[in-house]
Amino acid sequence: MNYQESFKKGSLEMLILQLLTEKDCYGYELSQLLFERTGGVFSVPEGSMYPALYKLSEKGYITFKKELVGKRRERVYYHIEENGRKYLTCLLEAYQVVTDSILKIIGTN
Amino acid sequence: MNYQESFKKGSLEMLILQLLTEKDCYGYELSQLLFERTGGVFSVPEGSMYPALYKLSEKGYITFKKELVGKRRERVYYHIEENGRKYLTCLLEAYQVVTDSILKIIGTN
DNA sequence: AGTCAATACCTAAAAATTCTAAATAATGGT
DNA sequence: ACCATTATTTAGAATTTTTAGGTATTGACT
Repeated sequence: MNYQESFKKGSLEMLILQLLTEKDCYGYELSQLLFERTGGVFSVPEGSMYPALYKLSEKGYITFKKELVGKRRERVYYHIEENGRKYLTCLLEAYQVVTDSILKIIGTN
Repeated sequence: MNYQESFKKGSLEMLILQLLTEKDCYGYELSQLLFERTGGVFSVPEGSMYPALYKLSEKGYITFKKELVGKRRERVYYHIEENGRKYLTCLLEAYQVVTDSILKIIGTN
């Protein structure tokens, strides 16, 4: 099993929102970006990515518009809303608090 | 809701094992230690702590011995085994890898 | 024109972790 | 005697993520 998996839990929303502050992206693209930028550490399967996007969408943090690629194929581009930016700020702060707390236990090494 | 909660997921085992490298502890004590050292950020309820300890125990990473407090009351002291120390080392390394990866996405700020 | 890897999305069900909420009971201070 | 705190246990719910399958299109190569 992979020891890293457990530590990734709970961070997907934050990572998605952060990437969307750079530019509008579609789901497949977000998975690729995460994979590339983390050197393969985060390889988020579609079964994780899409439901996460639907959830952010339902909460109103992101919106989407569909665009055609070629003649029939659709891409769903997601866009972060002001709402989502505020939420992201909260998440980033919370992430700092938690990782700082963990460091207090495990030390710096 | 609490934005911090999601980021704590997956770190409990590591934190428990790290505390047990300092000294043998019982469950209730571990919850208190976590609460105190993190300034209340980690307030792990018993329903989380005890099952986590049982799981580490089943895997052989920790062992326990029961001690009497007063005449009838039992405390279950947990002790980290060599096994568990190796596992902890893996967890600490994996934690570093994941948090480094997250930093690559969200930046240092 | 045909093949096929890569692209792109969707979803149900399972797995895993943690929390909620309850129960039980002993200790120790007032 | 009372009662807050200590201490453990466990069932069931909630949440997140993965597994594992599906559908279908595009574009490069032959």
